[in-house]
Amino acid sequence: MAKNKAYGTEKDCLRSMCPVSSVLDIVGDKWTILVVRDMLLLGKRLYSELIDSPENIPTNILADRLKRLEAAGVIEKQPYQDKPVRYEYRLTQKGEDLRPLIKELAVWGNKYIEGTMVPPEGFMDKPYQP
Amino acid sequence: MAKNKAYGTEKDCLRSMCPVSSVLDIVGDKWTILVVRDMLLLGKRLYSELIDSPENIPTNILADRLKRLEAAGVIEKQPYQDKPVRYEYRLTQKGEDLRPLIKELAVWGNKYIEGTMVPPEGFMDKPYQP
DNA sequence: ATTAGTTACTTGCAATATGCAAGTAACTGT
DNA sequence: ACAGTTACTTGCATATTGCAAGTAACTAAT
Repeated sequence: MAKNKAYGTEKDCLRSMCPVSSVLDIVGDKWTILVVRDMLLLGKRLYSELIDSPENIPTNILADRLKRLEAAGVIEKQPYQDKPVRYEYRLTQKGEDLRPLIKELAVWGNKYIEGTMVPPEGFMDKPYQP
Repeated sequence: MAKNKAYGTEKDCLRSMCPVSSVLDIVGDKWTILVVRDMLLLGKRLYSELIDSPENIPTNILADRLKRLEAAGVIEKQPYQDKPVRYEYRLTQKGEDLRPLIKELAVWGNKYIEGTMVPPEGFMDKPYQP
């Protein structure tokens, strides 16, 4: 992992002006969408909640993806306590708008990948309710 | 690149039974969806056509992704001539069904990534017509 | 007051994947 | 015979990932 890498300050440039490839330049890896999934569908906001997924995201990857998502404007980080200062992460509207994409992923997965869990009716559509 | 790697024969296993993560286990990288995009939206079928994208996919990556997509049942490879034997790649129904996902990628990209090209009305919805 | 946790990360380093250039097999055309 | 083309494969440098261990800043127990 690069030491203290700052995202957005340099040329993290797009490969082309195709909207499809441009989105993949932001969320096109095996972990980023899973972080958004947990925030969107399960209402997770804390590092401790996000680290706790069935896919076992490594701690350094989670920290890195939170930084990238913040730099991309998909999430926002805000302190929710002092001593020690701790942050929570929330989806922006930009992040919320990834919902239809995540829903289509789930639809295709349920149709073509045997054994995948089918979410309850309406689960993908509404904001998380505890 | 691994020498002559055979996909599907070993444990290329899923990280969890979540449909979202399972789909990402198949198409969750920066290149795979772009190959499907070109087949779906531009009707490309030949290696020579697929290598010719604005994102400049490396030749070894294209060859690798075609193998993976075939192993995953998203595309099919068939010979279309002898001497020399040459193959064309076609989307299966499983591949065709990635269309809504690719459409959502484009919608989000056009909404949030400045300067991305907006496809003509209906372009994402119909099979390719020359 | 020291010691033992806990949380939210960061760092080091080995393993894996990517990207570029060059090589190759099997042709075609001159 | 020789150059050119196509569809890849191979080698190797670089970048990304994944695991384990380390750390700062606390809290709670002895």
